[in-house]
Amino acid sequence: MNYWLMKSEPDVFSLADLKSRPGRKEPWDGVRNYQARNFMRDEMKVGDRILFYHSNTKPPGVAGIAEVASKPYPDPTAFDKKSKYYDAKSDPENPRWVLVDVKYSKSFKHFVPLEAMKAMPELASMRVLQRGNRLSITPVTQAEFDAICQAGE
DNA sequence: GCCAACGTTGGC
DNA sequence: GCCAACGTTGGC
Repeated sequence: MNYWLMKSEPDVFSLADLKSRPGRKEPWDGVRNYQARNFMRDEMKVGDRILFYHSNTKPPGVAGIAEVASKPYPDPTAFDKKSKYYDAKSDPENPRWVLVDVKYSKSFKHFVPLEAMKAMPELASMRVLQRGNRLSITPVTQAEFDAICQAGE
C-alpha cells in the first residue's frame, strides 16, 4: 500500500464536498501536470490512502483522509470543449491525461494546519513542506502519514 | 536543445 | 494582492 498527499482548493472542491458526493466518490479530474499524472497512472493502487490537503485557503493544511477508489482511466474533461480543463492536444485515441477516482474516508477531529506540520520533526523531509513545492500530488511515507493522522485525531 | 518569456501555484 | 518558484512553450 502506498500513501499520498493530494491538494485541492476547498473553494473549488473540499473534503466535505467529497463526503457529500453520491457514493462519497469523485473523479480527480483536471490534473495537468505530468509528474502528478504519472503518479496516478503508474503508481496508485486501489486502496492507497490519501491525505486530503486544503490549499490556497486560510489556513492551509490536511483536512482528513481519502483513498484511491479506481484504476487510472482517461480524464474526460480533457475532451470536453466546455470544460476549463479542455486540452485540444489530448487525442482521444491516445489520451494525454488520466485520473483515478477518490473516495472519502474520514475527516480529522482536528484540522492539521501547515504551520503545525512544519513544527513536526517527523515531517522534516516531507515534500509538501519543501521550499517551492507546487506539485499537487506527492507520495508520503507511512511514518509521515501516521504522524499526521495522530495529530488529527 | 537552449533559454527567455510567460502562465500558474500557493503561502503569506 | 504580492511574488518566488516552477513548469511549459516556442523561437532560434
